[in-house]
Amino acid sequence: MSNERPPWEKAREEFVAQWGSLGTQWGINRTMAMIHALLMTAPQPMCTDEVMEKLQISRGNAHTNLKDLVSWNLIRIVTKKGDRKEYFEAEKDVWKIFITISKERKRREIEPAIHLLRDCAAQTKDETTGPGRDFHQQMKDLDEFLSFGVKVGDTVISMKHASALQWAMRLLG
Amino acid sequence: MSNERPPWEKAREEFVAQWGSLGTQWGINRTMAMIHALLMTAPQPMCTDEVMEKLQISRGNAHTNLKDLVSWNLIRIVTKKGDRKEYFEAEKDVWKIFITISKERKRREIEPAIHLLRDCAAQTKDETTGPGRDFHQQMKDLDEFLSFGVKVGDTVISMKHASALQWAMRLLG
DNA sequence: AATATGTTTCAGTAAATACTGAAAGTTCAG
DNA sequence: CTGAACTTTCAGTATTTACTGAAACATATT
Repeated sequence: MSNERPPWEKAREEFVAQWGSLGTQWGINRTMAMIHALLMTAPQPMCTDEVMEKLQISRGNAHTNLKDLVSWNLIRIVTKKGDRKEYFEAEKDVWKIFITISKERKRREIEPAIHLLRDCAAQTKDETTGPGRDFHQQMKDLDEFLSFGVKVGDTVISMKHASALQWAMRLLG
Repeated sequence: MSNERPPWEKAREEFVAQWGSLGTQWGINRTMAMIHALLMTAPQPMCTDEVMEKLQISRGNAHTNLKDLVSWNLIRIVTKKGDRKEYFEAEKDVWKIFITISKERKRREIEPAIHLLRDCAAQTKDETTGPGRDFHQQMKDLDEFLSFGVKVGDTVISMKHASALQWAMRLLG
């Protein structure tokens, strides 16, 4: 059989492994990052068994992380006619990936923080002097900054890639 | 003694505790996030023993995380004349905090990723057909996107707060 | 209904990360 | 040089997080 492994797969393996390490620095778990890297560079959608095989991980681990990636909207389930298996396919368009991650991070990380800041600001709104007032002000400043950032972010992610690019170019220009 | 605990400290404690939890979601460790929250809301610089006392943590733990925060440039060491102890003070200006975090994240997270992408692209530059070519293109797309993002980011963080605000306002229209 | 083909769950275990506390190191004052 | 005041390190331990593999569950096929 003529199954010499194509040379680009060496680079792909490095990419998958290293992307996994980078992921941990970020706070994403290594396996999840590796699966994402694997699917982003997959010519075809892959099923659970293929992922297990490629990354040498257990079924449970593969399953959990695939489902987590689906919940992050970074990959989607596709089916083939006449085949009961689920196949997984990653979004490959960088702009779409960026928008997806931005939305999820906003929802999971920024919005809870804003809630906390507003709560703490509300609890101290009557402090009018000294450290109490400073604390209140600090909470308001942080809230305002994050909220403004969310607004800007929302505007950017509602733009088409081309418009965003044009806008950014003007800034650099 | 008239040492009733001021009411704003209740809110502060909630802030510190919750900021710690939010930190873990992010990938920062809980103690580090808590110390940062504590110092951001401290009326005065605090020494190691005060941090240990407030958060009920060991000396080693306090020490390690304080030094990590210093290495992130999120807090700085200050000394009082006639006192050999080191005191720690957090940057409180939100814009400066934002710039500091952006720079560190760029250095620790984005730049290594760009390196990896360039390496993988270089390894496959001769692939001109099929999946090998697609892989090469994917690496280039990701590199280009991140590099462009870094450029935009660099421009923004080199701006004064007021200019950045003005620029963002124009975007929001 | 029985079997085949998948997916999901989860108790147990492994691995990674964070924390403690005490000892060693450093610097300064007398 | 000696002791006091403070900082740093690190071996041992605790906690958290991730992973395995097998059993339970679900659904389609005969």
